[in-house]
Amino acid sequence: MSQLQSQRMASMCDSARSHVDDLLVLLSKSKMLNILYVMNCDPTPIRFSEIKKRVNSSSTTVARRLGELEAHGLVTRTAYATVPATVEYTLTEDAIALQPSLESMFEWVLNRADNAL
Amino acid sequence: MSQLQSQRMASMCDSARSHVDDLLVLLSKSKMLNILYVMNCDPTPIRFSEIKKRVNSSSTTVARRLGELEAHGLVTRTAYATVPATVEYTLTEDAIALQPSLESMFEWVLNRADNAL
DNA sequence: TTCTTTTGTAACAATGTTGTAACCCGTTTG
DNA sequence: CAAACGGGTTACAACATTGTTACAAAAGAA
Repeated sequence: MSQLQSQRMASMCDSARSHVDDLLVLLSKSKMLNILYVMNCDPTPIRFSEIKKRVNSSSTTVARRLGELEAHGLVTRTAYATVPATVEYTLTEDAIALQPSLESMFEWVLNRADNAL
Repeated sequence: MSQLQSQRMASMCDSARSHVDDLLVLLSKSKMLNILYVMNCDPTPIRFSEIKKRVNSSSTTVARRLGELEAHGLVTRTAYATVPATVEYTLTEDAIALQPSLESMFEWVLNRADNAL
């Protein structure tokens, strides 16, 4: 974090601080990082059921997380009028801007997991 | 994430997967990213009360988080026999390896917060 | 006609997490 | 003697989150 960023942080007004907190709270929700991880791994559109399978949690939770991500403009939801329904999720450009950070974070996690074996 | 990393992920054994999950769960706990943030901003040892003040939460929670970070080898706790007590926390080398990822993540967060104003 | 599929939502009980208030240590100050 | 400091811990009540179950919709297959 640059000196400037730190100072900006220190002097931030309440509304900006709350936006920062919102985002940190969002990213800290259960399975959120897992979802971003699977969407990062393969940036092509991914279906609801595939996400659910890979992060291994209930559809309630997956739906909630995806809804929150969409509300924050981090994923795009595209529904196709097939039978049965098909819905695809994609990371937005804003979320893709976060990709490098997440990637290196996940590599750190993987390395630590390796060393812990 | 490299092709190799993805494949490694996909073929990971259960124990490695659980270690990864442990770390993601750890990082997702409330105020955890906030604590890492304040410790990242200024890498010199920081006192309990200072962390508590800056992340704005109860001593119960701060103590729990710091305990979890210490248990995972991400922070070092140093107590001095002063009166009243003085305790300092420092990021370990392992945690410092995570620093660049967190920094760029926080910059992304700050930029988004700016744009949301 | 009934079953099956995907993608959810609603209600609810179980579980997990948080903050609050009280209290601990040990030494110095009033 | 009593209060006060920093750095916690404990108990507990309040609150938040999770998974489970039931349900829906639409159309094609059995």
